Amino acid sequence: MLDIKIIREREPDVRRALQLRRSSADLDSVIALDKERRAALAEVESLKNQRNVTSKKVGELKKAGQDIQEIQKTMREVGDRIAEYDQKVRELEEKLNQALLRIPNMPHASVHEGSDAADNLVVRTWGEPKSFSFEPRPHWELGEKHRLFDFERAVKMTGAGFPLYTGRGALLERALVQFLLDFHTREHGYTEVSPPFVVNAASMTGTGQLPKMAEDMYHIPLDGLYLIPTAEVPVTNIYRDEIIREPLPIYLTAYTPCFRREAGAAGRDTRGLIRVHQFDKVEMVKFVEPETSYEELEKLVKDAEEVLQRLGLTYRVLQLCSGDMSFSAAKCYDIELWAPAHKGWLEVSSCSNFEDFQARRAKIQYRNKDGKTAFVHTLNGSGVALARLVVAILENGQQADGSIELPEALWPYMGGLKRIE
RNA sequence: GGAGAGGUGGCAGAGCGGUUUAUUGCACCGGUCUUGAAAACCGGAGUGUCCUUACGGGCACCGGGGGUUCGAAUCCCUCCCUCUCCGCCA
Repeated sequence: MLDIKIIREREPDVRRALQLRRSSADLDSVIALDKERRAALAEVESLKNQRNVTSKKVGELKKAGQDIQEIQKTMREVGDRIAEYDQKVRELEEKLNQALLRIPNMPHASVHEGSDAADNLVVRTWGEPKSFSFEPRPHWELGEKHRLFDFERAVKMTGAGFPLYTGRGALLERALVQFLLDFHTREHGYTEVSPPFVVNAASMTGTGQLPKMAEDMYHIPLDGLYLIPTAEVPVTNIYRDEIIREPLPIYLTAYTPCFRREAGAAGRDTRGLIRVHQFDKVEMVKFVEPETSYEELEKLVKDAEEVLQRLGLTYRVLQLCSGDMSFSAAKCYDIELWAPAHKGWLEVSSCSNFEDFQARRAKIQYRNKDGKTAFVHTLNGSGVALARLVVAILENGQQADGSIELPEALWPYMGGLKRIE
């Protein structure tokens, strides 16, 4: 969330940021509630001061054997007024907090203005869309031919959008996870973690999924838990409510499945693996000092890109415009893979700098050079998302005879298998 | 799931209704001493929030929430978590 002080002191900047984001968030309420809250707070605190001072005196008078009945009576009334005002402050605080949690982050100065995905900029492209001497077949046909997954039976056991990988398909999935984790830990200096796949509401609020995205998540009301939509949630929350002791930056990487209800996307890309309710992902998360966070963002994108280079896949990097960025991000790049049969680009990574937006929500601090506590900057990026990565590998690797050539980097992870035929 | 014990500042560990602005030790920072360091001694130090141009001051914080009281770390209720034992189990 934004610092209420920034909203107080730089209201025009915040309004401009909301406008850039095409956000209709209610800033007026925030400002009004803040004013009311401070007025009530001043009132109740002066009453409490009176109580503290008097109570101390009561102790002394009592010890001296003096009559304190009259004072007690007065102070009982003061106590009632305190209770009244305390209640009022609590209510205002709660309302303010709820309103504040719905104000999105401010875009960084380097983010260009735009309304939606159509305004995103292609920053660079690596490789070229592959040309085929035959009509490339879509990944679901290739998968069916080689029995890499079984969507029909998955529907029977769970429902649409929950893939069942079989045989070499399952092996490919596992190989990719291991390849990605090895790559980031060995070559990019990340430390591997393996977190819980369900988290509580406080964690979801800390990273910004709640309250806004509640309908997009799988919820277990009996235990008050949520299935994670990304490893970003548990991994970022590792340091929630802490002053980090170890030196920054901290680089973490994690494999987790990701669960998404895709509530607003019913009917889109329903075929195959392109939009599913459960997919695997290897995520990268960074905790850094504020001064370095934009350098770190560039490095993060490169880390994700290198994976795709090693796999020999064609991709492009987009810089998102102000209106297309996620709620918590100050700046964001997407990476998209070319899928020949899909005849389009598939998003497999999103790399964001949240600055102190998540850290403030989740209270993740460190000690700066002056020894003062300050909020860290958090970043994360997919490194990368599977399912769509599998789509690209299958569609790009297919040969005229229907076999599929696998990227060389995967051979050791596939038990030496170089080609699916 | 059953029974018991316990959650206090970076750590250890007192306090169980009113000079507690939370005792003390370790760790930390500054100073004295020393060629330098250690030891010793002296001093300092938490987090958040509100008021103030500033100096400074107020309020809150002893797992979370609520209650009793003029006054709660301390008493009561409730929830969460940790540990020990028993049961069940991959």
